[in-house]
Amino acid sequence: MTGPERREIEQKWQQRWQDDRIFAVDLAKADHKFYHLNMFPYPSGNLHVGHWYNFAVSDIAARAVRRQDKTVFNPMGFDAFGLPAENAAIKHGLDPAAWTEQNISSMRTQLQSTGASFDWSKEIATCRPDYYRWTQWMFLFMYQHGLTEKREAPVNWCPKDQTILANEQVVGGKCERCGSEVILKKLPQWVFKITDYAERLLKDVDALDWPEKTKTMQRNWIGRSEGAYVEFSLADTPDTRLKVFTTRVDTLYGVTYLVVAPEHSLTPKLTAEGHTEAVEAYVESASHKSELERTELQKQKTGVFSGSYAIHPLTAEKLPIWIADYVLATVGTGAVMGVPAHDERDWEFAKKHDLLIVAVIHPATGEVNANQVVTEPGKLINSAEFSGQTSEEAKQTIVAKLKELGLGQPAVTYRLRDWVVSRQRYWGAPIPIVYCGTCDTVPVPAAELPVLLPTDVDFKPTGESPLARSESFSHTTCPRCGNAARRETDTLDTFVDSSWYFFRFLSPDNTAAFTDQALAKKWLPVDLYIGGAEHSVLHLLYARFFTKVLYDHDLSPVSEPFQKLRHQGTILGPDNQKMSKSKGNVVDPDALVAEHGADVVRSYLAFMGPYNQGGPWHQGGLVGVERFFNRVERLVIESAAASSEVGDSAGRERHSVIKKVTEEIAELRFNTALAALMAWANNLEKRGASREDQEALTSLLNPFAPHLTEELWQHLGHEPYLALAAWPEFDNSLTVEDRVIVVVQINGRLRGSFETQRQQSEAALIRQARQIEAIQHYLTGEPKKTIVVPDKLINFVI
RNA sequence: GCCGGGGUGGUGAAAUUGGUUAUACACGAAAGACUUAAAAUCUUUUGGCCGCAAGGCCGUGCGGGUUCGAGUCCCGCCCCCGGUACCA
Repeated sequence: MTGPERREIEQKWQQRWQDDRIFAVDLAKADHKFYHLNMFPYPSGNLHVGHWYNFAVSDIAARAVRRQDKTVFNPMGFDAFGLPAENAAIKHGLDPAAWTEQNISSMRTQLQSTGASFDWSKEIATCRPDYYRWTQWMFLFMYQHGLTEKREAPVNWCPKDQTILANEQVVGGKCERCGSEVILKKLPQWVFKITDYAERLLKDVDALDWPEKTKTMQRNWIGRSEGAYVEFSLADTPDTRLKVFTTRVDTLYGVTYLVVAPEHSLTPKLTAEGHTEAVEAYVESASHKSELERTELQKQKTGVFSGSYAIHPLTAEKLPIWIADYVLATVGTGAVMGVPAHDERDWEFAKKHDLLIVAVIHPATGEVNANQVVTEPGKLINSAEFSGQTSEEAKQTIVAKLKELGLGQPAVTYRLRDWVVSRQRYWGAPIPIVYCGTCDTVPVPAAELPVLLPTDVDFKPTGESPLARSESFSHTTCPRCGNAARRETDTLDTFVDSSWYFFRFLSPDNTAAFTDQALAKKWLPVDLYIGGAEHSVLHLLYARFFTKVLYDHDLSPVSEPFQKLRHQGTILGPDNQKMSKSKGNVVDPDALVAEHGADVVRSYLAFMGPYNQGGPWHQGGLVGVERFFNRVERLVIESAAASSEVGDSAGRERHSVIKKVTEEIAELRFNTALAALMAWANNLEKRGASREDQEALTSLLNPFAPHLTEELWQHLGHEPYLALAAWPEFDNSLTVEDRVIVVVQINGRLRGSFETQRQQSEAALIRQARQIEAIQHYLTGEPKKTIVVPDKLINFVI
């Protein structure tokens, strides 16, 4: 078949699948559910090869499972809020809604052209009012349960996008979207208190069937650390206490100074007379530095003395308090105790600023050395009654003592920070809050949702939300007292939209609730979730958080949304770079499909290499797949089937191929599954295919080449659809050859081999091996040792 | 720096728990068949070196080691990719 011929039959079958709605699932009736989900795409308007890799290749797994006595729900939708639409609006004066819907409709067509077996009857798009109504409802739900609040917070500010980014959205100190250097700024923002769930988000990672790598990343991101809070009274105002967090309370006697972050709320109070100017200048300069600059680049530890002192809780010594930006306000308590002898950062800081260094730990290995920082634990010295204890013991005993004095307690902190969800952007779900002069902050009643996005909006980014400039939107009445009031004009981070969409797919038209509870109970969790590794932290963590919150209030049947997760790799341009328009290395799948057909393109992508690996696009091997399909066609159509099995081993080969392909697809190892089919087809071509062979070959190839195989299936005299026909079965006892080749080694070197019946005794195998002439030549006496691997090899050591 | 993952032919890549002769399956290349010709298809060859051949030697980033046996395990090193960032 030529490419255009393929296109013709592909369009025919796609039309039939669509007309007969064969992939639409009646969720209420279905048995043996299998929720197959791809991370839904942003509707950029153009499908590139990477999309094909995600959606068309993972469809192979969905199609195989569907035929294995499962009802597969494989929905598709669009993560449709976000910056590109707004940028298009700013640049070209387009309406973001219309622009997005147009992209959706062209992407839908393109996605259908892949032959992927999506259930389009459940399509969602997060930018539609019937969806974001429930995103807003989620916000209110969080509000109701005390999991959201407006908080003045130092936030990452992207000067180019004029918006705030969550800490997690800052990549290497730069804006994840545009790459601009991010600066710190203090603004009132709505946050979700994801840190309330830190412990559970951490603990529940263990039981997930996810790549170990991804689980490790989640754990590291949450970053639990165990230690203690220690409180230091100020020398001048003993009522005021400075609280620090430390994981090394065993080094408490080595504290020679304290450091607070420049943004710490006590900084002004701590600044003593005569130091104001220096401190203010320092705080000012620190605000211009990004977190990255402060924490990473800086080898030189800058800082300024505040002029005030704190009292050591156990020795009552006076400790100077410094302001330094290597301490971050958002981490721990925003203040640390300086133990230069036993912490590298403190050591550097103390050396630079001539602060006292007191060693209090004798390292387990080596000697106390005044010129060296010792970070490993050991035995305490110079620590009053605690001297002689190990670090481990002292961590307990010192905290106990502090607790007794009311100056400390054990504590656990997390690296995870609360999730700032406010965005000063137009194209997102408006935050459903009203500010009233009398009633203060009032949530919009759920019945009044959605709070619709206005259309009379000036999009230009000024740092203020575009919605603030819409009179019709910002002016409203208070839902509580009816007086004139003002709406919140920020919109929600798009990660909020995608944190609950897998619930919505189950009942996208539901107007009574965000999802149908009976269906949720039946269909969740997602059985297989497939998406890029770049979402290892953010999206997956947020979705888990949402699911847990809903679970806690009986609105989710599960506390984890994604039972099994797998990543697909990234397809790079031929130049081994990420595909992008500016680099001109984007591979256009439409042209490939026009020339070779969808079956060839999706199968070639599957054949390229391990699915989780991705790699640069090379077109070279594409023709190999095309040739293979032509060979299959010949095997099924042109050559008459051998009337019966050609022999016992032919049947065995078929059974073992069925087994292999079935197992490989289940593990998403599409490349080796296809290789097994190719190798088998090569053999069939030589020996002739039986009717059973032809059917099995067609059937097994179906997930890869769904169109071609429907055609062949029909040719074999079956009714459509192969897409719904039972998956071929195999008899495990027939998947192994009854004869094996056993190799014979002398000292690990291959010297001969013989074919024999499998599963023989060691003695029988050795006897046969010794009959080989070449072996007799080497093996004159008794071997020193004989190793026998049943059915495989014999090694005589002489 | 740290944490993950990886380094196998000209190319994409195979190889249960260490167990055959590493390199399956493809691509590319070379030669041949068919053809007026081309395309398509088919056949053969294709890790390197030496050799007319038989055959031999070397070979999974580099150097050691364990083992009867190592692509697979251990130690040290080099390089590439992803994540992360002074976390107290």
